[in-house]
Amino acid sequence: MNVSGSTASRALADDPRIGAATRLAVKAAAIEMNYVPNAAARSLRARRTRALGLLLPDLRDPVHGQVASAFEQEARAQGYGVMVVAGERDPGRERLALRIFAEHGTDGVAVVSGLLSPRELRDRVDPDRLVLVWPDHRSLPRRDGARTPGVIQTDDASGVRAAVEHLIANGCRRIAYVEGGVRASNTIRAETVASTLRAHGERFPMQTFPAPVDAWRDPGQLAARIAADLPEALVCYDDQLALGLMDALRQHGIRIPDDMQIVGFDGIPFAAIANPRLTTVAVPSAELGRAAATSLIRAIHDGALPEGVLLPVEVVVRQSTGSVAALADQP
Amino acid sequence: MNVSGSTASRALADDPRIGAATRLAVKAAAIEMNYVPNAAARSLRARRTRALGLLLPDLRDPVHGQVASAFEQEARAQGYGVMVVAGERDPGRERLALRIFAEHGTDGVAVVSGLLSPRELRDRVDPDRLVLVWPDHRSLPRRDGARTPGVIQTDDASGVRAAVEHLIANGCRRIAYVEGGVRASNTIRAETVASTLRAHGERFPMQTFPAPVDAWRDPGQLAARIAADLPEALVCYDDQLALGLMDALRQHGIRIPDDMQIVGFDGIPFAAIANPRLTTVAVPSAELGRAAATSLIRAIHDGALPEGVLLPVEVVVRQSTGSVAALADQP
DNA sequence: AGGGTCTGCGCAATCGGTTGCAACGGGAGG
DNA sequence: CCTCCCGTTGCAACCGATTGCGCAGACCCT
Repeated sequence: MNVSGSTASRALADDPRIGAATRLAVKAAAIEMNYVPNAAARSLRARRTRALGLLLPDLRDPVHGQVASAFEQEARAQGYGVMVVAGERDPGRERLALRIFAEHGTDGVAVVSGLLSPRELRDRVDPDRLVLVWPDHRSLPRRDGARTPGVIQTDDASGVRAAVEHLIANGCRRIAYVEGGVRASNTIRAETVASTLRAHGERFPMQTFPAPVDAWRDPGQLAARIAADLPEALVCYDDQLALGLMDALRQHGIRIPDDMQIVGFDGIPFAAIANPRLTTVAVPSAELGRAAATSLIRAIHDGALPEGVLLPVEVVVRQSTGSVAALADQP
Repeated sequence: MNVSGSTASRALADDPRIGAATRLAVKAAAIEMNYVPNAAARSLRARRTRALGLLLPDLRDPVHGQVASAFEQEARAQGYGVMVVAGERDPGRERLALRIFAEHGTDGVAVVSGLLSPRELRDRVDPDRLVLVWPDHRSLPRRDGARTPGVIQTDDASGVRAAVEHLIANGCRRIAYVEGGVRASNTIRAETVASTLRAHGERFPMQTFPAPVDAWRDPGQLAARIAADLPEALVCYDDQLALGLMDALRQHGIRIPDDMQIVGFDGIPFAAIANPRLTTVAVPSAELGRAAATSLIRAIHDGALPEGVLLPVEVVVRQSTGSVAALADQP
């Protein structure tokens, strides 16, 4: 069976101009000889690669792992491959990542928790094929739940507000916010803690603990400062920090929640099995990744960015903000 | 400045045949016009893409996240992009992943904890451009530390043996192994627990708890069986399972390590800050990813697989296998 | 001044799949 | 019997970067 390249190409693409007999013969031969089309040639002609670029800070981080996992799964389901680059919270590496994507000709790019300004991003990649996932709020034009096209966000403010109000209802007065460090800051969370406390009157002083750069790996120093000050409750930048602090504060003889209540952020799986179990503002991280892939692929097909997405968050109350006695036997 | 395409190409590649003036002019123009070479065209001509395929079970798993992170970092440092696909512990998806890699023309493929047999793998991808990372031992031809070319392993047996001997030294007699489930089994770990106990005589009976498929998400059922039997020590398939069991066993009033000692496997970061802190057989997961990328790239350049790699593991003793009183104030 | 050498650059082919257009063969209608 | 038409298939151009080969011009030597 000898057919020309064009006939083979059309037969494999189910072109109706090709006769059924020829089509079947070509397909059989393709399977027989283990034929795999050359993506480079196809991309060159079609001017698209069916590959997406995913830029995120760190693959080791449970939350970003979730996001990446869901993004890859959704992209794969829609026929796209995913090229992943970790930016490592370094603007230089993020620029390099965008260059890698450009050179590999990805059809679109998703940037998760990026450090580059939207201005710079839009200079380096086609803005109509770029979605921003979980950007720091200060980099966005509008605020307060406004949906910018091509931006996937979570409603952090509502979650933090609810968490703080939960602590107030628990009887806490001196509530402190623990920052995540320079490269992993989120101004909206700190601001929301402050504004919520203000809204409840001057009986609730706000305090902030700035985290040293390596607070995750070694929360000891931070815990010492907190133990010395001894606030009644801690709202932490994220769960990893909260869990690390719980462990470090235990060294100082501080019992949680009896001596101090703690709230985390993200809702990572380990928060649910920590001892005590960690109350947290749970973010739908898988949804975040899925929505990013969906939006990006739609943008590629339509040539324009779809509506922004604002995902709800949920306060999950656990032992770290409740009486241990009351909650001990609760699953 | 008008030059032909060939001159531009050579100028950008620093070809000595191009005059300095022309070279500089071309480079300036390239920057000026924001030129990015088309990867598809380049790949088509060069017959390589400078992209690697990474197939792993799950991006959400902390260990595989570590591996992926290190793999991506090393690959990026050597000028390669990484296309990631999660196989989700499903042979069908693993086959799909290999097809995706083939269609995108990756220069090489790394398979982490894959389910497909080496036979099938070598049928689907060029065996000289394939490295196996952390394969189940039963799928490998030789055993006991033998290094198969293109295979990156860890010395699990030594680590498990040391962990069991540590438990024996702690005075434990009834030591049980908790499996990881069908899709995440590792025969060598169970076998090593058994053989180590046998080596210490009949005073040490071996027991095995098979894990239900969703032991990670809901270890309650498993914990109930363990609580009923009450062995003196548990060697768990991995840290996630161990941490989940610690939490579930607490519900049964079992104190760790006083009533039962626990050892995990992997050395994930949360093992170090759990309460009690988890003793574990720590695996150099970042090394695993780095070695995989290095081996794969060397294979691509040399056209043949480099020596296999056998990485050492380390038993990290923490509170879950020691007296809490003795260790409470130790950082 | 003519032949030879060397430097610097362009022409054209190449990679493999896709696609507009033309061609080819056979059957039906005139 | 000839022509027209339709259903199929092939030809050739194209996508963009790379590269072997050849050519033009400058320069040197005799």
